[in-house]
Amino acid sequence: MKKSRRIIAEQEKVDKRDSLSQILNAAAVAFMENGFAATSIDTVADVLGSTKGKIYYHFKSKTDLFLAVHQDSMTQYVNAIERIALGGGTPEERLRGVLRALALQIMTRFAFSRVAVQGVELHMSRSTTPAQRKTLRSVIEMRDKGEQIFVDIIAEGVASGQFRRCEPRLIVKPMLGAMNWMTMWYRPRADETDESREALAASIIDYLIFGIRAEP
Amino acid sequence: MKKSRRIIAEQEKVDKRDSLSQILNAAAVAFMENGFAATSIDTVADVLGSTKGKIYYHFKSKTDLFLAVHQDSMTQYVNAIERIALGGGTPEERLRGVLRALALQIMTRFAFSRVAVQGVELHMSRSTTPAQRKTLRSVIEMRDKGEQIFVDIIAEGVASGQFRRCEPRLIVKPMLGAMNWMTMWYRPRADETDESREALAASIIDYLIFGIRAEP
DNA sequence: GTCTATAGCGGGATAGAC
DNA sequence: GTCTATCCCGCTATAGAC
Repeated sequence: MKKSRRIIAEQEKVDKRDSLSQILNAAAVAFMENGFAATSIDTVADVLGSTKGKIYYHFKSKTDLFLAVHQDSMTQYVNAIERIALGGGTPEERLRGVLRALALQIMTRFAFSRVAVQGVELHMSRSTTPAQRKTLRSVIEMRDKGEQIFVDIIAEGVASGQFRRCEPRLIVKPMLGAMNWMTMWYRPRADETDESREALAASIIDYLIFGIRAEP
Repeated sequence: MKKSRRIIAEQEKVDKRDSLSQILNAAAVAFMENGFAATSIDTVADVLGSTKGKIYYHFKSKTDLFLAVHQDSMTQYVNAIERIALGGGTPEERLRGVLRALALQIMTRFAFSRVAVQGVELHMSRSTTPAQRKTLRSVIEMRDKGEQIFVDIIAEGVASGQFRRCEPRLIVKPMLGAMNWMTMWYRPRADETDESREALAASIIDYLIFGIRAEP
């Protein structure tokens, strides 16, 4: 296996006895590299260290496998930021908290995060079964729920005067975009530490809170 | 042709006598919708209103076609921001100018912009000819050149004290990410005007300059 | 449960007509 | 220059062995 692929695959501490988790993880790594359409089930099997027979025993189709990865990614993400949003603190403290959770999610679950970003792009309108469409709808609902968490915190901060007057929905797009764009340029490295990840997250979050202008 | 596709295709005022531009435009629209791997040459031909014979007469392969669209997109973008960066004004004025040019580029050349974003993702390491690799290198160089323009303006503003003390390279990633992420949620609409586009660009740029915190 | 073998087809690319 | 017809490879998905 390629070195970069190994680093990313090893981010997930997968229970070696759980076939399903192993497959999801291998699929995330494979889809991450070349996208849904350009990734063959044989490639996923290669990453997994088996043949595609194993995959088709657990998943009905390539689309189902992709959606399962996508759903797993979104579930963990929304759970993480929801917990923080419901915790205490000022709007700014909570906004920093959810942004930090998103940044760390992207860095420490990189393959899954990239699949989630791809999934937003894919319509998959054609050739989807009703069951697949149902899964896709639930994933989109989770994404919207996650975005709403950010909107609510910002609206609260505007109401309290801590944030400047603005339309929260218009702020959320560039704010989350700046974070999600990490999936384009960031790549996990073997020599990373919790501290280096926190530092990177903090520098981005500071920018997203303060902007670039010097205090007058 | 689908309505949304028609709106986007008509953004480009293509010279009806120029086969090459017509093909590039049709390819951009097709690739925009489903990505490189999932788009067949027959689909591009459909958008073009011809058969794939015409396309293969002008382009050696699907990869060459994609790279031509990508190159066209990046060339226009870099030319646009370079002109503005070399003009006069304070660092903040010029930063606003290049951000505005990027935002308008994404909105008014939407299909090409989405291809450019995809292209960054595609490694295309396998099955590329030396000529293709050369094109890909030149496109990547253009992208880096564009990013450097932003870095330089920010560094200048930091030096002059107009911008807060920061590492320009770390600011540029989220700043451009916020803009490029528009390709994920923005969609051209038939009822748009120059004014509505300027307003949207301005709201994003204000956020990227000021951040979200109220003045203390 | 996982493997091997293969059916079936979509789509890239080409040859040759016009 | 553009179209039609076709070759052929690669990949999804399945059948059947173990």
